[in-house]
Amino acid sequence: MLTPERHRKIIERLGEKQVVTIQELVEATSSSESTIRRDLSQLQKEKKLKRVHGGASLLHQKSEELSIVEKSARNSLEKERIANFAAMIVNDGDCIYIDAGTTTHLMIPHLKDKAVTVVTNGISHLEALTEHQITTYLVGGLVKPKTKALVGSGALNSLSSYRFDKCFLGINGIHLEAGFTTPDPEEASVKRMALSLSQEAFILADHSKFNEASFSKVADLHEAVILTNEMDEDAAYDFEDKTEIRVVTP
Amino acid sequence: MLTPERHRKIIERLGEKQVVTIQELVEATSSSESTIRRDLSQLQKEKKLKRVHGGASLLHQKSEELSIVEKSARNSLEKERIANFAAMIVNDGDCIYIDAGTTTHLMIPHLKDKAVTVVTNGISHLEALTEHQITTYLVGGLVKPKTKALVGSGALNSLSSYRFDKCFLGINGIHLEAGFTTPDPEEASVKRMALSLSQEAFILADHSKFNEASFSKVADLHEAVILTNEMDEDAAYDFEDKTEIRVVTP
DNA sequence: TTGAATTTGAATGTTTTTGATTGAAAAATG
DNA sequence: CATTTTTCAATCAAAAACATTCAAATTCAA
Repeated sequence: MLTPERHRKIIERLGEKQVVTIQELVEATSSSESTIRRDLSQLQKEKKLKRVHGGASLLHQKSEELSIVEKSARNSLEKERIANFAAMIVNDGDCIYIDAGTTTHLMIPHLKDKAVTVVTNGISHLEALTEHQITTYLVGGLVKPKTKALVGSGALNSLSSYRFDKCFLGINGIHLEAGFTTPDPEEASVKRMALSLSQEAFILADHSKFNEASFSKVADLHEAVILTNEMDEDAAYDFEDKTEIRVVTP
Repeated sequence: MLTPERHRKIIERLGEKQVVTIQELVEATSSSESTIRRDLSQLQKEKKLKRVHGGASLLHQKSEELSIVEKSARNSLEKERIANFAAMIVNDGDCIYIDAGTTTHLMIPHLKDKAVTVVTNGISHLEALTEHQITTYLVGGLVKPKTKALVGSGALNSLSSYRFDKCFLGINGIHLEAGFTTPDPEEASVKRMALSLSQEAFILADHSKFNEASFSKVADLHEAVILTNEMDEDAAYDFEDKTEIRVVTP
């Protein structure tokens, strides 16, 4: 019996019974104890199982992983407030663009009862959007595996055939000289395009984003309205005549 | 026995059994051990299988956990066979289109070790694709909540900027006069467009699809190759000169 | 038909896998 | 706690599978 076939049988048995003895496997595969031992060692190295005295057992069942959305939103009531605030700006019948990202994701449940049409480049938003029966268009493009965002020329192309009443963008840095910035140039292009297609543009940003700048510029400060939830006096004064800032009132 | 015929037999056996021994193949093809070894080496280079000591195994040994989608289609071993067969047609470096749908979804794990670029309109495919580190482009368009497929003019537009070596489509009906048909006109348009952008087009269809017709025509029979796993004599005869049919198991 | 190119199968020596054996380590038993 | 039994890792020789080479057979093109 060939090695992969034995390995497959071992894993299979484990799947059914949670634990197997070496003796059992010796019979099932009609090979020697030594061979089975070697198999188990190898499979253990591949993280397919755990060896135990006399046999092998399943690895500790994978702990249910929270979605990125739930994870990051959990410790940030702040973001939830901003998202809710942003959703209130949306009118019945609006066609809006929602950027990929965690903060913008939180807007979705609040759009429930508005007859909006949403365009997005965030794949992670889809489940929530369809669940709330929101008419959704996805832009095309290259899938960025890490952030599940759509980027690249395909996305820009796709976007160019839409026009928005409003767009809602996440951002990494808001800086007096640098403007709105984000680390990935590909994502920046998409944001920039969405912004240029919108009548009104909104940036969702918690206080940590102010006076920060990262690699790629999305737009100048005056091109979008900032939605935030906290703002110290001095900072507000600096930004005052450069851009419009709307602060969530608690 | 000619080389391509041997190769076909080897792939075929693998599709059935996950793993084959060299001895087995020597008998089945009545050629020498050396020849079979050479065949296996070549097929391995083409990423059609993996050599193991004593024989060969499928690239994707399915000891790993099945996703929900894969699970739900599991009772249909038939579909799995067809999907595996389809995946073997894909060469290293190909740019392919994978249609939304459950049968086509099952192809994904088998593409694991080929350097393919995938374009798809199936949102449900994304997780599996990114998990297997496959470069993926999503077409844009309206999200069909039920099937999680992307359709509409956005999808057609998006698609039009790509060209494919091969495309793999699911279908609802294969009929002598009606050709390839599917219930939703929107999805039919997308399939048609993908087909027209491909050098070669493949339809994945189990036997239940033959001699059925539904509402929207995708293409004429001669425009694509049918991959199926079962074919009764009479039916095969009818279709013979209208289209090419490749059957998984004889 | 001839000659070159390819494919094939046998022969070679090498590498990998295998199962038995060993004494050490770990569990089970009294 | 000591003893017995089981399981373990390490070692080794035999067997199986391997890559490589080469000559014969086949295919292809001129």
